[in-house]
Parts: sequence; C-alpha cells; structure tokens
Amino acid sequence: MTVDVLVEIKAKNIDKTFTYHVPKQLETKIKIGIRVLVPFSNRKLEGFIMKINNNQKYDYELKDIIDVIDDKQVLNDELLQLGKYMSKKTLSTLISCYQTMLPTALKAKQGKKINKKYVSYLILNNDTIVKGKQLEIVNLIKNKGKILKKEANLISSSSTKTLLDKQIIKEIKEEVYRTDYEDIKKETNVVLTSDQKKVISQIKLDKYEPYLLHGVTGSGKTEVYINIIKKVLEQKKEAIVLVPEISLTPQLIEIFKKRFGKIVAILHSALSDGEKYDEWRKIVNKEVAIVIGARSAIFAPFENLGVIIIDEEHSDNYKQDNNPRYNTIDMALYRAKKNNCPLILGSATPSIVSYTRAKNNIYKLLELKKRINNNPPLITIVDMQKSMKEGSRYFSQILIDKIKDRLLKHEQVIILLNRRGYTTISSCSNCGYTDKCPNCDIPLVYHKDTNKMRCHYCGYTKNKLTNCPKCREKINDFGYGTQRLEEELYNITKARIVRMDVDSTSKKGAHAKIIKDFENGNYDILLGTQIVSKGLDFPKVTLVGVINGDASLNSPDYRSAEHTFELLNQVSGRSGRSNLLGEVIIQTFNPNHYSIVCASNNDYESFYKEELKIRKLLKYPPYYNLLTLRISGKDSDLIDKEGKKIVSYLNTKLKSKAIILGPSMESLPKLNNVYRMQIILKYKKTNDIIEDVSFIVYKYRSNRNVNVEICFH
DNA sequence: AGCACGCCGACT
DNA sequence: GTCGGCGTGCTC
Repeated sequence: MTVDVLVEIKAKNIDKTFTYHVPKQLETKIKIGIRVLVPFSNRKLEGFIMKINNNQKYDYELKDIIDVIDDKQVLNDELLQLGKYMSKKTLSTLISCYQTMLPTALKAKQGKKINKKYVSYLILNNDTIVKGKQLEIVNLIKNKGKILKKEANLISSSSTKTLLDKQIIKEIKEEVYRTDYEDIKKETNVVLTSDQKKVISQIKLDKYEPYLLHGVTGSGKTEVYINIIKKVLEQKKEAIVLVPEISLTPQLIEIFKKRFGKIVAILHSALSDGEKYDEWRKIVNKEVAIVIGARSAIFAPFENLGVIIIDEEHSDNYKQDNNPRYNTIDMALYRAKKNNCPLILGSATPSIVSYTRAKNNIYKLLELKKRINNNPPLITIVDMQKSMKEGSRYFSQILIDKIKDRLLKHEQVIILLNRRGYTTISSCSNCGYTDKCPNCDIPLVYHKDTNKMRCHYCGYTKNKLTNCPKCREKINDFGYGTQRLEEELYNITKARIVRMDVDSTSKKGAHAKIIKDFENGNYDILLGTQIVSKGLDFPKVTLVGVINGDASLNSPDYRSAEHTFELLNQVSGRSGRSNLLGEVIIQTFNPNHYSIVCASNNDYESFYKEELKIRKLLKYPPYYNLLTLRISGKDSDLIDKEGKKIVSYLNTKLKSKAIILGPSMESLPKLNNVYRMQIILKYKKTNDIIEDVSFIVYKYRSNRNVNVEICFH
C-alpha cells in the first residue's frame, strides 16, 4: 500500500503530493484526510493523506511513513474538496488552505501539540474497612459512585493518597471540554412581527438558494435567524452562523445560549488553542448542532448542514487579509450548494456588490424595512466647520446639551470616535519633522496611559520626544483619539465614562466586562472606536454621538463612501432600541456628502443609487472586477523595477481585456520594514485575465527578494 | 521552508 | 591554499 501525502511546507513548488510506502503494521490505520509523519529529505514532516493507492509501480524508490497521527479524519471529504476550491479561487497553495481551515491543534505542523484535557475522578476499588477521614471519603464515593479527586483532596489530601496507595480507591481520568459551560436555556416566547413572519416563510429549506436579507438596524434579523435555525434543528440538521469578530459580543453569544442551550459551539479569536480544539471536537462528536463564530467558522466540520447564515454580510472581516485571501461568502456559497441548503446573507447596509446581485436575482432579496419598535432614531448632522468657529474643537454645543440632558434623565450615551490613542501626530512646528515608525514609516500615536509612542500597524513602541532630534525645537502634538476625548468629555460632564477600544479590551474578558458594566448602569457614557458600533443592544441608550463622522471618507479606498455610510448607519442603530426615542448627532466637516446625508435619513436605497453612479464612472465593482497585485520586498528599488516589468508584461498580454494601473506605492508603503507596491487590474471577465495573472504569481513563486501576492476584491 | 552543493572573493 | 559568502536546486 502507498499513500499520496501533502506535506506541511507552504512553498508553491512543494505544493503537490509525495508518495510514501505504508509499513504493514500501519496499514489498518490509514484513512484519507488524516495526518501522518513522513521523512522528507533529511527531516520529519507532518502531512495529510490525500489518496490511497494499491499495487502501483514507481520509477523511484519510496520512503516509509514514520507514523500515523490521527485515528479520526481531520479533513472530511467535503472539507478536502472545499480546500481545493479555495486554492484555485485564491491562487494559494493547497496546504495553506487546509491549514487555515483547521484549528491549530489539527494543523499539519510539528511542535504544535495541543492535548485533550482530562479531569481525575476517584472510584471504589475494594471494600476494605477504614476509619476517620478515610471513611468520610469512601462514604462519599459510595454515595455518588464517583467523585472529583479535587473534592477528596479538600477533605484530606493525605488520606486520599493513602487510600490510593492501598488501592482501596482508584483514580480514573475522563476527557473534558475546556469550554464546558452551564446550560442556560430558557423557553422564551417571542412574538414575531408580520414582516418577520413573511421573511421566514419565504426562506425555503432543503434547497440551495442564497438570500440577501436587507433589514434596517433593530428590525429583528436575529429573531429571523433563530426561527430558521429552529426549523433546521427539527430536521436533524445543523447550522453555521457567522458574524464579524467585532460583533461577536457576549450579548449575542448569550442570546444563542439562552435560546438553544448546550448545542451551541462558539468559535472566536479570544479562545485559546485548547478551547478552539474542544469546540471543534464538540462538532465532530456531534454534540452540537449550531456553530456561531467569526469567518473561519465557515469551515466547521458539520456533515449535514441545513442553513448557513452570514450576519453583517458587508463586513470586510469576511475577507482574510493574508494568504490564502479567501472570501467567506464564496466558501459559504460553495458549502450551501454542496449541502443543498439556503445561505442567508443579512445586513442593514448590504455591500454594493451583494445588493446588485440581489437586484439581478442572483440572490433572492428579503426585506425588513421597519424597526420592531417602529421608532427610528432622529438623526442630526452638525457642521463642525461652523462649530470650530464657535470654539468647539471636540464637542459641538448641541451634542454637549443633549449629553447633559440624558445624564439628568438617567439614560445612557454612546460616543464614537474612530481613532484610538491620545494625540495622533507628534511633529516639530519649526522644521516639520514627524515622529514616525522606523518599520512602517507612518506617524506614531501617543498613548497617555502608558506614556509611550506606538505604531498602530506593527506595535512598535518608544518614548515620547520632547524636542526635535533635527533642530532641537519643541515637538507639538496634533489630532486626538479616544483617550484624549475621554478626558475632554469628563471635564465637561463629570459623568461616569467607560472607554472601549483595542487598548482597553486587550486583556481576556475585558471586553465582556465593559459591556456588562455598561448594561448594568455602572456607567453613563460608553466611548470608543468602531468596536461600539456593531451588534450592541442597550435599551437605555437614547443618544449616539459621532465625533468625526467623515474620518473614513478620507481613506484611499474606492469603498470609503460605502464604509462611511455603513459605520454611521450601524452606530445610529444603537440608539433608541426599546421604547425610548433615540437620537443621533453626527459631527462632520462634510455635511453635504451623500454618504453622510443618506445615513442621516436612514436611506440605503438613495445611497446605493448615488454610489452606483460613481462606481460606473470610475469603473469599479460591480461594473468591473478588481484585483490588486501586491509586490513586496525589503529592497524598494528592486520591487519598483519588478513592478514596472510586470506592468509592461501585463500590458502586452491584456491591453484589450483589462485596465492596468500602476505600479504605485500602497497606502501603507512600508510595513514591518517591507516595502509594498501595487498594480491594479480592472476587468470584466475573470477567465480573460486569470491565466496571465497566475503566470506572474507562478513566475515569482521561488523568488526570495520579490514577493507577489494576488488579492481579489 | 530548509539544507546541501557549488562557485568566486579575502584571509590565518 | 581554505573559509565562507549566498545563488540554485531538490525533497516521494
């Protein structure tokens, strides 16, 4: 017997199977999709079995497999196929696709051993007569059958040891899940609105069909999901629910645990490798039927999927930003088709591309146009140019008045400023020198809590400069972030403020604690970055203030207007979610920009129409497809030269089929000491360009100084 | 990815 | 003469 093995090295030129001979004593353990240990040149590697062969001849000598690692399949048939699809779709190596699909514990990677967790119990071994503490322990075991070793040690650890030594009792180990939580399921009777009922009735189970559920914030999309999942469970099928990492809040998790109890597995980045492994095993062992998680949960190894739900489908989090750059929606479409089940894409602000697909009947459009409380928030735009003239740098007078009003009424406020840190630029007003990151060449941000300058891309930190290293003049600080705003807000209001951003939520459980504390009314104001904009549900919040509403408009991305509309719409949705009327104040320097005006009218349709005009004019999606080739390397002259070479090659091959732009510096030209340039291709048909683009990637596959990555948008 | 092989420059 | 720089090629 021989097997074809895909080994753990993710270099393009090794991304093929190698054939090994299976020693007789291992033959019974061989299965497709398990990991094996194999000799490879002069080292040992792990790899996946892709194929089993019998009686085949080879014109080279085969090596023997060293060992078999798994007894159960790690990659089932569907995941094996999905990986191949992903590899083709992203032009990444097959092995890197399989690795990203699996939790760390199951990757083919040496030195990454993550073990199952065991708990020790004590049981009775023979009935010898004992006295005192020993008797107490023995009686407890007799009563309960088995007890935790911890329990016995609590009575007396020396007696426990004696009993064990005398073999009167015996220790047994049982496998446990690190993520074993209490069952908090409660029967809840939620009355559905007629809109919700209508949407639910339109979704057909047992049939492949992608749906786009466009429902305004607060329209009760979650309840639609829950009802569909209930139906799926009745059919003894399983459900995957995806949310962006940022909205995978304790609040959302609790809703699902309350409604479904123990059959829910949770997969998110805050879990340890061991915890992720345990959640994965619950799925494989068929102990759960629902997975709720961030993008990689799309790879949950269910075998009888009844529905896939992607909430906030417009979120950029669904595209992985390193290799393999897969789009979760592509993977979901593939799995839904294979499992012959519906895919539900939900959003209050669908991406322009998804909404266009719905208009073209590629997705079936479902709509929830009204809030459940039928009480949309009142949104006001404040022109900060005017406010600045009146002397308000941070908060306009109208926002201050409204905050004070809420404090008096004991209602709560959310303030959004999409920038963290204290001040955002430190530079010399004499010579213009700016304190920048040596690795990334972008301005460092001052953090007052740690009294350090920090790079928001690579994490580099250093002490603050007081004087310019060039001309010795004093360094001044410009711009402001959440830390500074918190101080200002406190000075004005003296309110109880809690700040929520990456800096205040990095410790495990900190995020959940802030949310819980705010929910319990321990704070009046929640101030933070976009982390406060999604998925949160606080009934007492009746005012949302957006400090720099146009911040995302200035980003050099063709989707900046889309992002601005999304953010404003999402955060507005946090206001007035129960029976109290909600208000929103948007402070901006661009009060007439269509993304801000449309957001203030909660008018998606108008925004969509405006945005389409611009996309058409500038030849962006959905009119054209877009891909970027990222050329990166440590030598900036070299990548510039190679970039130009690639462009001239593409021009000779694709002039009539694509618009080729570049090479140009990326918006972050230097990241972690690597220089980055990009070439942009706008094209109509992927088939027209894929061959020539693949050729470029293939050509540079083993170049050590120039790295070429491909990124589809 | 690693690691051996191999071909040129500067040193005890 | 040799030590060691890193370009190239190979891994069942």
